[in-house]
Amino acid sequence: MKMYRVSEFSEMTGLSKETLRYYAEVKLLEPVYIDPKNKYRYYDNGSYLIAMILVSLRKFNFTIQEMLTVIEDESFENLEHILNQKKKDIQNKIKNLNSTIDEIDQFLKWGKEGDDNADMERREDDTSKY
Amino acid sequence: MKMYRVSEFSEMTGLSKETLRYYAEVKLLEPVYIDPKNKYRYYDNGSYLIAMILVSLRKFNFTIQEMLTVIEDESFENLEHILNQKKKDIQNKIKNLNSTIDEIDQFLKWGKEGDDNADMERREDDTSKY
DNA sequence: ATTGACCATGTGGTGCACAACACGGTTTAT
DNA sequence: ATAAACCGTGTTGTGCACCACATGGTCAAT
Repeated sequence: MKMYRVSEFSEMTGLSKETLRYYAEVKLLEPVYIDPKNKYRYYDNGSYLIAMILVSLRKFNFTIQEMLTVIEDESFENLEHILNQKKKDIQNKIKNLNSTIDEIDQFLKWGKEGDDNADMERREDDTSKY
Repeated sequence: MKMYRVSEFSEMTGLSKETLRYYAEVKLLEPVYIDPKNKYRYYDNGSYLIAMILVSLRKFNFTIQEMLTVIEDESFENLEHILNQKKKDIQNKIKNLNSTIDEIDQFLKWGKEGDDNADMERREDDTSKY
Protein backbone atom coordinates (compact mmCIF):
# COMPACT_ATOMS: atom_id res chain seq x y z
CA MET A 1 0.00 0.00 0.00
CA LYS A 2 1.27 3.39 -1.02
CA MET A 3 2.53 5.66 1.70
CA TYR A 4 2.69 9.41 1.66
CA ARG A 5 4.94 11.83 3.47
CA VAL A 6 3.51 14.99 4.95
CA SER A 7 4.17 17.30 2.01
CA GLU A 8 2.50 15.03 -0.48
CA PHE A 9 -0.33 14.21 1.87
CA SER A 10 -0.77 17.89 2.61
CA GLU A 11 -1.25 18.63 -1.08
CA MET A 12 -3.60 15.69 -1.51
CA THR A 13 -5.86 16.73 1.31
CA GLY A 14 -5.57 20.48 1.32
CA LEU A 15 -4.63 20.36 4.99
CA SER A 16 -1.44 22.26 5.80
CA LYS A 17 1.52 20.44 7.29
CA GLU A 18 1.00 22.30 10.53
CA THR A 19 -2.62 21.30 10.60
CA LEU A 20 -1.66 17.69 10.01
CA ARG A 21 0.86 17.88 12.78
CA TYR A 22 -1.75 19.42 15.04
CA TYR A 23 -4.33 16.80 14.15
CA ALA A 24 -1.81 14.11 15.02
CA GLU A 25 -1.09 15.82 18.31
CA VAL A 26 -4.73 15.88 19.32
CA LYS A 27 -5.20 12.31 18.11
CA LEU A 28 -7.56 13.33 15.38
CA LEU A 29 -5.55 11.85 12.52
CA GLU A 30 -2.33 10.05 13.37
CA PRO A 31 0.17 8.83 10.82
CA VAL A 32 -0.09 5.11 10.16
CA TYR A 33 3.65 4.67 10.40
CA ILE A 34 6.58 6.55 11.79
CA ASP A 35 10.08 5.65 10.66
CA PRO A 36 12.04 4.94 13.85
CA LYS A 37 15.27 6.34 12.42
CA ASN A 38 13.85 9.45 10.79
CA LYS A 39 10.74 10.01 12.78
CA TYR A 40 9.29 10.77 9.37
CA ARG A 41 5.54 10.37 9.50
CA TYR A 42 3.67 8.46 6.83
CA TYR A 43 0.03 8.45 5.82
CA ASP A 44 -1.83 5.99 3.59
CA ASN A 45 -5.10 5.78 1.68
CA GLY A 46 -7.03 5.05 4.85
CA SER A 47 -5.68 8.29 6.25
CA TYR A 48 -6.80 10.00 3.09
CA LEU A 49 -10.37 8.83 3.51
CA ILE A 50 -10.49 10.11 7.05
CA ALA A 51 -8.85 13.36 6.02
CA MET A 52 -11.58 13.89 3.45
CA ILE A 53 -14.21 13.46 6.12
CA LEU A 54 -12.39 15.90 8.37
CA VAL A 55 -12.25 18.45 5.58
CA SER A 56 -15.99 18.16 5.20
CA LEU A 57 -16.65 18.41 8.91
CA ARG A 58 -14.49 21.49 9.04
CA LYS A 59 -16.66 23.10 6.39
CA PHE A 60 -19.61 22.30 8.62
CA ASN A 61 -18.07 24.32 11.41
CA PHE A 62 -17.23 21.32 13.57
CA THR A 63 -14.85 22.02 16.40
CA ILE A 64 -11.91 19.72 16.99
CA GLN A 65 -13.74 18.18 19.92
CA GLU A 66 -16.76 17.42 17.78
CA MET A 67 -14.58 15.92 15.07
CA LEU A 68 -13.00 13.76 17.74
CA THR A 69 -16.34 12.33 18.78
CA VAL A 70 -16.98 11.49 15.14
CA ILE A 71 -13.63 9.84 14.59
CA GLU A 72 -13.55 7.95 17.86
CA ASP A 73 -16.70 6.21 16.72
CA GLU A 74 -14.82 4.21 14.12
CA SER A 75 -17.89 2.60 12.65
CA PHE A 76 -19.34 6.05 11.91
CA GLU A 77 -22.61 4.69 13.25
CA ASN A 78 -23.48 7.95 14.92
CA LEU A 79 -22.25 10.21 12.14
CA GLU A 80 -25.73 10.72 10.75
CA HIS A 81 -27.10 11.50 14.17
CA ILE A 82 -24.30 13.91 14.92
CA LEU A 83 -24.77 15.68 11.61
CA ASN A 84 -28.46 16.05 12.27
CA GLN A 85 -27.69 17.45 15.68
CA LYS A 86 -25.31 19.87 14.03
CA LYS A 87 -28.04 20.96 11.68
CA LYS A 88 -30.25 21.73 14.65
CA ASP A 89 -27.46 23.77 16.23
CA ILE A 90 -27.09 25.75 13.06
CA GLN A 91 -30.81 26.31 12.80
CA ASN A 92 -30.71 27.56 16.35
CA LYS A 93 -27.94 29.95 15.49
CA ILE A 94 -30.03 31.20 12.60
CA LYS A 95 -32.94 31.79 14.95
CA ASN A 96 -30.72 33.77 17.28
CA LEU A 97 -29.41 35.85 14.41
CA ASN A 98 -32.94 36.58 13.30
CA SER A 99 -33.77 37.67 16.85
CA THR A 100 -30.78 39.95 16.76
CA ILE A 101 -32.04 41.49 13.56
CA ASP A 102 -35.40 42.06 15.22
CA GLU A 103 -33.69 43.71 18.16
CA ILE A 104 -31.76 45.98 15.86
CA ASP A 105 -35.00 46.95 14.16
CA GLN A 106 -36.50 47.69 17.55
CA PHE A 107 -33.52 49.80 18.43
CA LEU A 108 -33.77 51.71 15.17
CA LYS A 109 -37.50 52.27 15.60
CA TRP A 110 -36.96 53.40 19.17
CA GLY A 111 -34.40 55.92 18.00
CA LYS A 112 -36.75 57.37 15.43
CA GLU A 113 -39.55 58.10 17.91
CA GLY A 114 -37.80 61.28 18.95
CA ASP A 115 -34.52 61.36 20.79
CA ASP A 116 -36.07 63.09 23.82
CA ASN A 117 -37.62 59.85 24.93
CA ALA A 118 -34.27 58.35 25.60
CA ASP A 119 -33.35 61.12 27.95
CA MET A 120 -36.67 60.94 29.73
CA GLU A 121 -36.48 57.24 30.28
CA ARG A 122 -33.02 57.53 31.61
CA ARG A 123 -34.12 60.10 34.12
CA GLU A 124 -36.97 57.88 35.24
CA ASP A 125 -34.52 55.13 35.85
CA ASP A 126 -32.33 57.46 37.87
CA THR A 127 -35.06 58.51 40.25
CA SER A 128 -36.56 55.08 40.71
CA LYS A 129 -33.35 53.19 41.24
CA TYR A 130 -30.70 55.61 42.39
CA MET B 1 -24.48 65.85 39.04
CA LYS B 2 -24.40 62.49 40.73
CA MET B 3 -21.24 60.46 40.38
CA TYR B 4 -20.89 56.72 40.63
CA ARG B 5 -17.96 54.56 41.61
CA VAL B 6 -17.22 51.40 39.67
CA SER B 7 -19.14 48.98 41.85
CA GLU B 8 -22.31 50.97 41.74
CA PHE B 9 -21.91 51.76 38.07
CA SER B 10 -21.22 48.12 37.38
CA GLU B 11 -24.51 47.13 38.98
CA MET B 12 -26.38 49.88 37.18
CA THR B 13 -25.14 48.88 33.76
CA GLY B 14 -24.64 45.16 34.07
CA LEU B 15 -21.07 45.56 32.89
CA SER B 16 -18.52 43.95 35.18
CA LYS B 17 -15.84 46.03 36.84
CA GLU B 18 -13.23 44.34 34.70
CA THR B 19 -15.20 45.10 31.57
CA LEU B 20 -15.49 48.75 32.62
CA ARG B 21 -11.80 48.86 33.23
CA TYR B 22 -11.19 47.30 29.85
CA TYR B 23 -13.54 49.70 28.10
CA ALA B 24 -11.67 52.58 29.71
CA GLU B 25 -8.39 51.13 28.56
CA VAL B 26 -9.51 50.92 24.94
CA LYS B 27 -11.10 54.38 25.15
CA LEU B 28 -14.55 53.04 24.66
CA LEU B 29 -15.99 54.44 27.86
CA GLU B 30 -13.71 56.46 30.08
CA PRO B 31 -14.59 57.69 33.54
CA VAL B 32 -15.61 61.35 33.61
CA TYR B 33 -13.43 62.02 36.62
CA ILE B 34 -10.53 60.41 38.37
CA ASP B 35 -9.66 61.46 41.89
CA PRO B 36 -6.00 62.47 41.77
CA LYS B 37 -5.34 61.20 45.30
CA ASN B 38 -7.19 57.92 45.05
CA LYS B 39 -7.18 57.29 41.40
CA TYR B 40 -10.74 56.23 42.04
CA ARG B 41 -12.69 56.40 38.83
CA TYR B 42 -16.09 58.04 38.65
CA TYR B 43 -18.90 57.76 36.13
CA ASP B 44 -21.97 59.95 35.71
CA ASN B 45 -25.35 59.86 33.98
CA GLY B 46 -23.79 60.64 30.64
CA SER B 47 -21.61 57.59 31.08
CA TYR B 48 -24.72 55.63 31.87
CA LEU B 49 -26.40 56.60 28.63
CA ILE B 50 -23.37 55.54 26.64
CA ALA B 51 -23.08 52.34 28.63
CA MET B 52 -26.65 51.48 27.74
CA ILE B 53 -25.87 51.92 24.08
CA LEU B 54 -22.80 49.74 24.41
CA VAL B 55 -24.84 47.03 26.11
CA SER B 56 -27.19 47.07 23.15
CA LEU B 57 -24.44 47.02 20.60
CA ARG B 58 -22.88 44.09 22.40
CA LYS B 59 -26.14 42.18 22.05
CA PHE B 60 -25.93 42.93 18.35
CA ASN B 61 -22.57 41.19 18.18
CA PHE B 62 -20.58 44.35 17.64
CA THR B 63 -16.87 44.01 18.12
CA ILE B 64 -14.98 46.52 20.22
CA GLN B 65 -13.65 48.12 17.06
CA GLU B 66 -17.14 48.54 15.68
CA MET B 67 -18.36 50.00 18.95
CA LEU B 68 -15.46 52.43 18.79
CA THR B 69 -16.51 53.69 15.41
CA VAL B 70 -19.99 54.26 16.80
CA ILE B 71 -18.80 56.08 19.89
CA GLU B 72 -16.18 58.16 18.14
CA ASP B 73 -18.95 59.59 16.04
CA GLU B 74 -20.32 61.58 18.97
CA SER B 75 -23.33 62.87 17.12
CA PHE B 76 -24.42 59.32 16.36
CA GLU B 77 -25.14 60.51 12.85
CA ASN B 78 -23.92 57.29 11.31
CA LEU B 79 -25.40 54.95 13.88
CA GLU B 80 -28.38 54.14 11.71
CA HIS B 81 -26.18 53.44 8.74
CA ILE B 82 -23.85 51.26 10.79
CA LEU B 83 -26.74 49.30 12.22
CA ASN B 84 -28.14 48.70 8.76
CA GLN B 85 -24.74 47.53 7.62
CA LYS B 86 -24.65 45.21 10.60
CA LYS B 87 -28.01 43.81 9.61
CA LYS B 88 -26.63 43.01 6.18
CA ASP B 89 -23.67 41.25 7.75
CA ILE B 90 -25.98 39.15 9.85
CA GLN B 91 -28.14 38.30 6.88
CA ASN B 92 -25.00 37.22 5.09
CA LYS B 93 -24.07 35.00 7.98
CA ILE B 94 -27.52 33.47 7.82
CA LYS B 95 -27.06 32.76 4.13
CA ASN B 96 -23.78 31.05 4.83
CA LEU B 97 -25.31 28.96 7.57
CA ASN B 98 -28.09 27.92 5.22
CA SER B 99 -25.49 26.91 2.66
CA THR B 100 -23.78 24.85 5.32
CA ILE B 101 -27.05 23.08 6.06
CA ASP B 102 -27.39 22.32 2.37
CA GLU B 103 -23.90 20.90 2.28
CA ILE B 104 -24.63 18.71 5.27
CA ASP B 105 -27.73 17.44 3.51
CA GLN B 106 -25.62 16.70 0.44
CA PHE B 107 -23.15 14.84 2.58
CA LEU B 108 -25.90 12.81 4.21
CA LYS B 109 -27.49 11.97 0.88
CA TRP B 110 -24.12 11.01 -0.57
CA GLY B 111 -23.54 8.69 2.37
CA LYS B 112 -26.86 6.95 1.87
CA GLU B 113 -26.23 6.03 -1.76
CA GLY B 114 -24.18 3.06 -0.67
CA ASP B 115 -20.86 3.38 1.10
CA ASP B 116 -19.01 1.61 -1.73
CA ASN B 117 -19.14 4.74 -3.85
CA ALA B 118 -16.91 6.56 -1.47
CA ASP B 119 -14.24 3.93 -1.80
CA MET B 120 -14.52 3.85 -5.60
CA GLU B 121 -14.22 7.60 -5.94
CA ARG B 122 -11.23 7.64 -3.72
CA ARG B 123 -9.51 5.02 -5.83
CA GLU B 124 -10.25 7.03 -8.97
CA ASP B 125 -8.60 10.00 -7.38
CA ASP B 126 -5.62 7.92 -6.47
CA THR B 127 -4.96 6.65 -9.97
CA SER B 128 -5.58 9.95 -11.69
CA LYS B 129 -3.47 12.10 -9.42
CA TYR B 130 -0.92 9.93 -7.70
C1' DA C 1 -8.44 51.99 66.12
C1' DT C 2 -9.88 48.15 63.92
C1' DT C 3 -12.54 45.67 60.75
C1' DG C 4 -14.60 44.94 56.46
C1' DA C 5 -15.71 46.67 52.15
C1' DC C 6 -14.01 49.10 48.58
C1' DC C 7 -10.39 50.74 45.11
C1' DA C 8 -6.13 50.63 41.71
C1' DT C 9 -2.37 48.43 39.13
C1' DG C 10 -0.01 44.78 37.00
C1' DT C 11 0.36 40.36 35.34
C1' DG C 12 -1.12 36.11 33.63
C1' DG C 13 -4.73 33.14 31.85
C1' DT C 14 -8.75 31.64 28.90
C1' DG C 15 -10.40 29.02 24.31
C1' DC C 16 -9.83 27.84 19.57
C1' DA C 17 -7.17 26.18 15.69
C1' DC C 18 -3.73 26.53 13.97
C1' DA C 19 0.69 29.74 11.84
C1' DA C 20 5.35 31.01 12.14
C1' DC C 21 9.59 30.70 13.39
C1' DA C 22 14.42 28.64 14.66
C1' DC C 23 17.46 24.85 14.77
C1' DG C 24 19.32 20.83 13.21
C1' DG C 25 19.13 16.31 10.93
C1' DT C 26 17.97 13.66 6.32
C1' DT C 27 17.09 12.62 1.64
C1' DT C 28 17.30 13.32 -3.19
C1' DA C 29 19.16 14.88 -7.37
C1' DT C 30 22.95 16.34 -9.85
C1' DA D 1 30.20 15.50 -2.92
C1' DT D 2 27.40 19.10 -2.56
C1' DA D 3 23.30 21.74 -2.66
C1' DA D 4 18.37 21.92 -2.60
C1' DA D 5 14.52 20.19 -0.72
C1' DC D 6 12.57 17.89 2.78
C1' DC D 7 11.73 16.31 7.68
C1' DG D 8 11.33 16.58 12.93
C1' DT D 9 10.90 19.01 17.58
C1' DG D 10 10.13 22.84 20.46
C1' DT D 11 8.57 27.29 21.30
C1' DT D 12 6.12 31.37 20.70
C1' DG D 13 2.45 34.05 18.62
C1' DT D 14 -2.28 35.11 16.81
C1' DG D 15 -7.14 37.57 17.78
C1' DC D 16 -10.88 38.61 20.68
C1' DA D 17 -12.95 40.23 24.96
C1' DC D 18 -12.51 39.92 28.73
C1' DC D 19 -11.64 37.08 33.78
C1' DA D 20 -8.91 36.08 37.76
C1' DC D 21 -5.63 36.73 40.78
C1' DA D 22 -2.08 39.02 43.99
C1' DT D 23 -0.60 43.00 46.11
C1' DG D 24 -1.22 47.03 48.41
C1' DG D 25 -3.62 51.33 49.32
C1' DT D 26 -8.21 53.58 50.98
C1' DC D 27 -12.77 54.47 52.87
C1' DA D 28 -16.83 53.91 56.01
C1' DA D 29 -18.74 52.45 60.07
C1' DT D 30 -18.32 51.07 64.69
